[in-house]
Amino acid sequence: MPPKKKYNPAALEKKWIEIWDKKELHKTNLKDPKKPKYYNLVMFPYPSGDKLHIGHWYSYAPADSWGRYMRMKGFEVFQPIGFDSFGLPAENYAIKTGIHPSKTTKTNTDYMRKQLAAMGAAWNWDAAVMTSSPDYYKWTQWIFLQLYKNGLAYRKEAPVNWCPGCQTVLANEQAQDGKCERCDSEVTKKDLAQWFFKLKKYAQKLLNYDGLDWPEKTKLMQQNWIGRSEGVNIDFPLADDSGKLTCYTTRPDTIYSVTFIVIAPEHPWVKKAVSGTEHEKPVNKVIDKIKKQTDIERTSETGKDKLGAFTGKYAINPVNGEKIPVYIANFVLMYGTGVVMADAHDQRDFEFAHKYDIPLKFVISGTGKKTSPKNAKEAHTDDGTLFDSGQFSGMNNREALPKIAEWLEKQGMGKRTVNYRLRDWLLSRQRFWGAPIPIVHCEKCGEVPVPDKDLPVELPKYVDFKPKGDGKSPLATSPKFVNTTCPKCKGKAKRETDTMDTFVCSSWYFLRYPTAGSKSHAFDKKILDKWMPVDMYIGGPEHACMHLIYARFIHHVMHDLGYVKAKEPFRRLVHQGMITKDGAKMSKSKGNVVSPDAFVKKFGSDIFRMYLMFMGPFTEGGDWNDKGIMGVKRFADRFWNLMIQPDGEGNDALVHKTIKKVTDDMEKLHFNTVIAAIMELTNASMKTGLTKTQKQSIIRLLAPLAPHLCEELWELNSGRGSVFNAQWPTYDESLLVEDTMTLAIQVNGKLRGTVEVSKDTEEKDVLTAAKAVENVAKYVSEGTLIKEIYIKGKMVSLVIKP
RNA sequence: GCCCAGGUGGUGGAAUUGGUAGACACGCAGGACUUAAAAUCCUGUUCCGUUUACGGAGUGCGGGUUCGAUUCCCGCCCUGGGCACCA
Repeated sequence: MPPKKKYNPAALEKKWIEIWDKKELHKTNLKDPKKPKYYNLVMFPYPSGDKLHIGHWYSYAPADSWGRYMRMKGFEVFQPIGFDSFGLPAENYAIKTGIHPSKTTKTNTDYMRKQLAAMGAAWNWDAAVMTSSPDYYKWTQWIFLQLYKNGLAYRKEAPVNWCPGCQTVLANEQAQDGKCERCDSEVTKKDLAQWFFKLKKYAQKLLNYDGLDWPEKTKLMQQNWIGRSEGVNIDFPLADDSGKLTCYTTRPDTIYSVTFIVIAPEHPWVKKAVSGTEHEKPVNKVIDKIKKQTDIERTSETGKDKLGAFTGKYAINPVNGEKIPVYIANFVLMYGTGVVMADAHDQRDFEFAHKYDIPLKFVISGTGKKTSPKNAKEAHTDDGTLFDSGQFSGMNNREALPKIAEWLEKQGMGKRTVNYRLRDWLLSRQRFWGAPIPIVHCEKCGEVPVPDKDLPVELPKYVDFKPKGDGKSPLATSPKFVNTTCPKCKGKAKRETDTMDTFVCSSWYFLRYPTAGSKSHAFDKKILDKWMPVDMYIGGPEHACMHLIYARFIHHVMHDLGYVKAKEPFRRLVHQGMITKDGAKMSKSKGNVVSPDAFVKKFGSDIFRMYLMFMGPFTEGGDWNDKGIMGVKRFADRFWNLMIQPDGEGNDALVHKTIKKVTDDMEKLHFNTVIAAIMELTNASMKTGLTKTQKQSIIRLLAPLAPHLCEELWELNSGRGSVFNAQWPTYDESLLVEDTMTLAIQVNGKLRGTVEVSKDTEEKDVLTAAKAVENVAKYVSEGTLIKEIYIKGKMVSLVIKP
C-alpha cells in the first residue's frame, strides 16, 4: 500500500495562495461583469498597533466564506479590502514620540497586509484603498466641496471638548464619560468655529428602510437616534405684550394643566428679557452655575437636581387666559423651540415646581387618588380621563390629544410640528492626521472653496505635533501650508487648518473601491451604477448610529446630486457578534488582545477560521478560548482521510439531505450548523467511503469554509479547474423523502414509546400500530381511551381517563 | 428610568408555522493499539432512582392556554447591548 498522504495545512495553504494569486482568481471584472454582480463588503480595519486581532478574523473569515459561497452560486463577486488609516492613535503616538503618523501607519498596514494575505481570503487587492493616501483623500475633499457648493456644509461657532491638562481639543471618542482618555482630566467646553454637515436635513429620508435587509435591532437603534417626534408648537403671548414664547410639546392634552413655562438658559430671549431688570443678576448667576456643570455632573444623579431662576416675565396660557411665570431651567435643552410648557403631569416639571414653589394642577384622573399636586410625591404620568379641560373634559387624554392639537391649530394658537433629536454633523477636527478641509480664508472674499483642479490639498510633511494650547490644529504651525493665494482674487489668503473627522473618510470608501483600480474619476457613473449598492455588508453593531448613519447620509446626498443611481448604499447588513476575553472587551489598555497569528501558524488558516465559525452563531460572538480547536483539527484530518480514501459507496440520501441543510444554513449565515452537518456526514461515511460524485459534492460544500483544504482535495479528486469556479451542488428532492418514519407516541402528554411505519400508512393503521406497542398498551389498559390524535409524519398522542 | 436582545448538560452550543429536548463539538470516564507517551480508533456521558429495559425530574422563577410548551400568553428575576433630563 502506498504511504497515505497526510494533511499538511502549512504547505498546502502556501501553495494555493500562490496559485490563486498567479491565476488572478480573485480579480473581478468590474467594467463588464459577465455574471450577475455581487458586492461583498466588510468594514475595513483601522491600522492600529495591535494589528489584526481575533475580532477581525471572527468577522472577515466568515465574510470571505460568504463571498466564496456566492461565487459558487454563480455571481461575479467583488470583495475588496482597505485601511481606515487616518485617525487619533497614530497622532497621539506622534505627540509622544515624534514619529510621524505616516510612518506608524505604514508599519502597521504592511504587517496587516501580511496577516490578511495569510488568511487566504479572496480579497481583491487591486481595489484596495487607504484613506490617508492623497489619491483617496483628494476625493474626500471633493465630496466635502460638493456638499459645500450645495449648501449642505457650513461653519458656525460651537463648543468643542477641551482638555485643560493636554491643552488640546479632543474628539468625542477621546472624551468619553467626560474625562480625557489620556490624562484623566475633566473635559470642559470651549467655543470655536466648527464645520458642520446638514445631517438633520436628511433625518426623514434616513428613517426609510424600504428594500433594505437589515437587522431590526439596528434599524430601531437608528430610529431612536434620529428620534422623530410629532408635536405642536403652541404660542404663549407675553403678559406685557412684548411678543410671545413658542413651546414645543408632544403632549397638548396637558395644556389645561400648564401653570408655568421653562426656557433653556442659552435661549437668546433670556438675555433680552432680564436685561436691566432686578432679575438680571440672579438669572446670570444661575446660568453661570449651569455652564460650569461638567458632563459628569450633568449626567450624575446629583447633577440631575433641578436648577433655575425666575425671569420676572409672565406669559398667558392661551386656552384659559391664566397668567403664568417664565423660568430658566437647567433641564431644558435647545431642542424643539428651547421653550417648554410645564405642568403637573411631567416628572421634571413637577420636581421643578416643588423646588421653586410654583402652583400646579392636575387635569388627568385615573389613579383614583384625590391628592392635590401640592401634597403629591410624584407627577401623574398615567393616562386617564381629562377634567377641568374645557370642552375636552370627560375624554380619555390619549384620544383627546390629536383633537386638542387640531383645535389649537384651528384657533390659531399653535401649529403641528415634527422634531428630530438628530443633530447636524460636526465634522471639523483640530487635528493633524486627517484630510484637510479644502477651504481658503481670504480677507477680501471670505470663505473660498479650493477649485477641484487644485485637489488634493495635501498635508504638510513637517509640523509640530505638540499641542500649543491655542485650540488650533497642528497644521497651523506650518507657514508653508497655511499661507496661500485666494483662488478667486489671487490675493493673500490662509488655508483652513482643521481636518475632517475620520468618519467622513469612512462614509464613502465603499464608493471608491469599484473605481480604485483605475485612474478614473472616483464617481465613474458607468462603474458605480453597475456595482452599487453593496449587496452584503458585514461589520460590528457598534457602528449602528455613527458610521452607518453617516455613510447612508453621504450616499443619499450623492444620489440626490446625481452621482449614484442607488438610493441606499447597503442592501443587506449583518453584524458579527463580539469576541470577548474573560468576559471583557479586548483592548490594548486591558492587555487582553488575542493575536490570531500563533493559531494560524500552528493549525493553518482553514482550521482556525472553521473553529471561529464553529464556536457559535456568527451574530452572537462569545468569549474566546482555544479549548475546542482540537475538535476542528480532528475533523479536518478525518475529512482529509475520507476524501483521499479509495472510492466507496456512501449514502446518497444522507448526502443530499446534507446539501439541503448546508445550503439553507449558508443562506442564513449559520456557519456553526453548516460545519456540524458536514461533521455528521463525515462521521457517518468513514466506514463506507464515498463515490467520486459524492466526494465532489461534499468538497464543494466545505470549500467556502476551508478554501485551501478543499481546493487541494478538489484537485486530488479530479475536479476541473478551481473548486471556486465549480457550481454549488444541488440536491434531489426525491432522495430526501424517507420510506419509513419513526413516530413518537405520547400517552397523556408523556412519551411512552415509538413506532416505525411506512410513509404512507393510513391514520387508522398508524393508531392501531401505536396502541400495539407494548409499553403504550400497558398505559392504555389502565384507563379508558377518550381521544386519539395523529399528527401526520410526526407523532401519535393518546388521552386516557383513569 | 426607557428601548432591544437573551437565559437550554460540567463547557461552547443544537432544535421553535407548538410535536421524541440536548444534534455537532469540548471535557470527563472506560477500553483498543503502544515498552511507554502522544496521536488515532471504539464505547459511555442531563440529573435522580435499582440491572439492557423502565420510572421520576428537567430548557432562569411563578402561573396560564393545550392531548402536548424550550417554542404561545400573563407576572417576576437575572445577564448583555443601546439611549438617557429631547418636554
